[in-house]
Order: sequence, then C-alpha cells, then structure tokens
Amino acid sequence: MTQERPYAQTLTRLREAGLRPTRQRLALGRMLFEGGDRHVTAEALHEEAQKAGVSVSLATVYNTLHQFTEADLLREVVVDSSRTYFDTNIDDHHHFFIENDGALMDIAGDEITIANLPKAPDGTDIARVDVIVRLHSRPRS
Amino acid sequence: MTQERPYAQTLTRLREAGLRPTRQRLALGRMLFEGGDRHVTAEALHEEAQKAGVSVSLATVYNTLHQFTEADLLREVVVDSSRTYFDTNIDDHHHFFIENDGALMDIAGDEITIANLPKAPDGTDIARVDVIVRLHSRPRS
DNA sequence: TCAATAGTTTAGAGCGATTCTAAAGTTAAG
DNA sequence: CTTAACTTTAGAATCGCTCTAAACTATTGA
Ligand SMILES: [Mn+2]
Ligand SMILES: [Mn+2]
Ligand SMILES: [Zn+2]
Ligand SMILES: [Zn+2]
Repeated sequence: MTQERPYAQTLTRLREAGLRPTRQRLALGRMLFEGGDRHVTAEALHEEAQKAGVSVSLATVYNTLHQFTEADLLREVVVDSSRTYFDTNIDDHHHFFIENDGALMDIAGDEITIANLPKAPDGTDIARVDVIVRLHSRPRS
Repeated sequence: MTQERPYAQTLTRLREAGLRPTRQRLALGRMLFEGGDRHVTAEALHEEAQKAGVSVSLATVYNTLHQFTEADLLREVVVDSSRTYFDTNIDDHHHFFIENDGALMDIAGDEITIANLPKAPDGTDIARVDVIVRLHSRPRS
C-alpha cells in the first residue's frame, strides 16, 4: 500500500513540501523513498545516481538532501565526525553504528527504554535524544 | 587529593603513558587535567594555550590530543559532524549537547538507565553506547 | 659531560567533505 | 508565449584535520 504509485508518491511529497518536482529531485527522491529505510551519505547517493544513469551534480545532491531534511522528509544522523549521514526514517529511533565499515542500522524507538533521564539544564529544551550503539565487527571466521 | 602536586601529577601521567614530558605536552596536559572535567576542541585548546602564553603549533595540539586519547587519558565525543571534541572524563558517561553554542555537559553513566538494548548483530561486539541529549537553548528572558 | 639516537615539534602543503558563487537552465504563472 | 521565480551546476573557496620532512629536544650510556 505504501509502495504503490511510487512515481506519483514522490511527486506528491515534493509538492507538499513546496519543492518543485525537478528531474533531479524526483530521481533522488525515488532512490531515497522507494524501498525500505535508508542511511546515505551525499557522496554515496551521488555515486548511486551516476550508476543509475541519472546525471546530477554533487552540489545538487547536497542541496537536495538539505532541502529534504528541512522539509522533514529526512533527518541527519551524527555518528562520524567526518561524514554526514541522512536517514529516510524520520520516526524517533536509535542506531547501531559499525565503526569498521561505516554501516548504520536502525533500532526502533521502542526497542530501547531510557529511564531516569536527568532534566534539561535551565534555559534549555530537549530537541532529541540519540542513542548510538557503536559496534566493532569481529573478523569473519 | 587529586589536585595536589599538579606539576608532578601531569608529569607522572605522561611518563606512565610512555610519552616524553615535553614543554608542549606538559602545558597542554596541565590545561586539560588540572581542574575539573573538560570538553575541548583542538582549535579551542590551541587558542587557550596561545592566550596563556604557551607557544604550541596547532599540529602539535592535534598530535597531543590524539596521543592522549590513544593513552586513555582522553576520549573523543562525536556530537557534531564538523568538529571533534575531546573529553577529559574517560569514565562511562553520556552528554547533553547544546546545539546552539556547541556546549557539552556530562551526564554521569549511572544517571541514565538504558533497558532492553537489543543484542548486537552477528559478528559484532558493542564497543560503546553513547547517549546524546540534544538541547536547544531558549532565548534568555 | 657529551655525543649519538630516538622521539618530538612545526610550517606549510595537502586532503576530503561540504559550501559558496554566479551564470546558465527550468518551471510555474499569467 | 513571456516573464519571474526557482533550480542546477562547475568550479572556486572553506574548513577542520592530516601529512611531510626538516629543525629541534629529551634520553641514554659512554
Ligand atoms: Mn548540513
Ligand atoms: Mn581523530
Ligand atoms: Zn535510522
Ligand atoms: Zn564528557
């Protein structure tokens, strides 16, 4: 049901976000939103587009990822100080991060229980709570 | 007790880490380890050294922070995809991060209870669990 | 005390991810 | 259509950080 009319679906999302459905945005949007949840870097998405024969500049990939994030179609995940990951899962959730290969995996929000969270310091509000479970992959047997 | 003989204390730490107690390492070590827990960026520590009249190159600040981290005198905290923070608190603990001004504050490890953590995927081991409570500072009244 | 050696510092070049600029190309309106 | 608003893009610029290799310094053991 959520997989039908994929073309129209991405188109609608863009329209609702007030973004003109350009060739580039439609192509990137389809790569991101059709199929399951994804965690991508700009570089990786750009490469994927190239391979799919979609001509988009890296600058546009960055622009688009930021516009999608701004429109709440994506969120950023900070796990590595040298790359930014964009996440198509915008629900509250957490992550496994395999430091060896940079892979990110979702942990559903209700799979982890956080208790006794101290209250935010005066003058501040909690914007989000991120749990990152850092993993090291064991050498394959 | 932990604040006495500050000079000798830093000196001893360096010796125990197998690092020659050079003028630069001693100066940076004292700035980092005397007084309470700190969260610094290389840039900020470099500036602080300059202001204290200690001449150290930025490259040496980076080298030193990494060597200290390697020696378990510091740990890195990833909260911002554009800067690396180094933390003098090497106990298990978590952080408040005020996104507006880049301030980091500790949350003691036992102040948060994490329950139902899913088990690590096959072939991986948990290296660390980081909880980052992202805050937005409310405009001052 | 004083080499000789191993380890350290540093200026400056280099790198990689990301952002910026401003000119050319598109889309939406009317 | 025509026009105005928005978008894309190549390439330059930025920025945090790392690398290189030459100049220093701490350590060692005659
Ligand atoms: Mn960004
Ligand atoms: Mn590092
Ligand atoms: Zn995710
Ligand atoms: Zn800390």
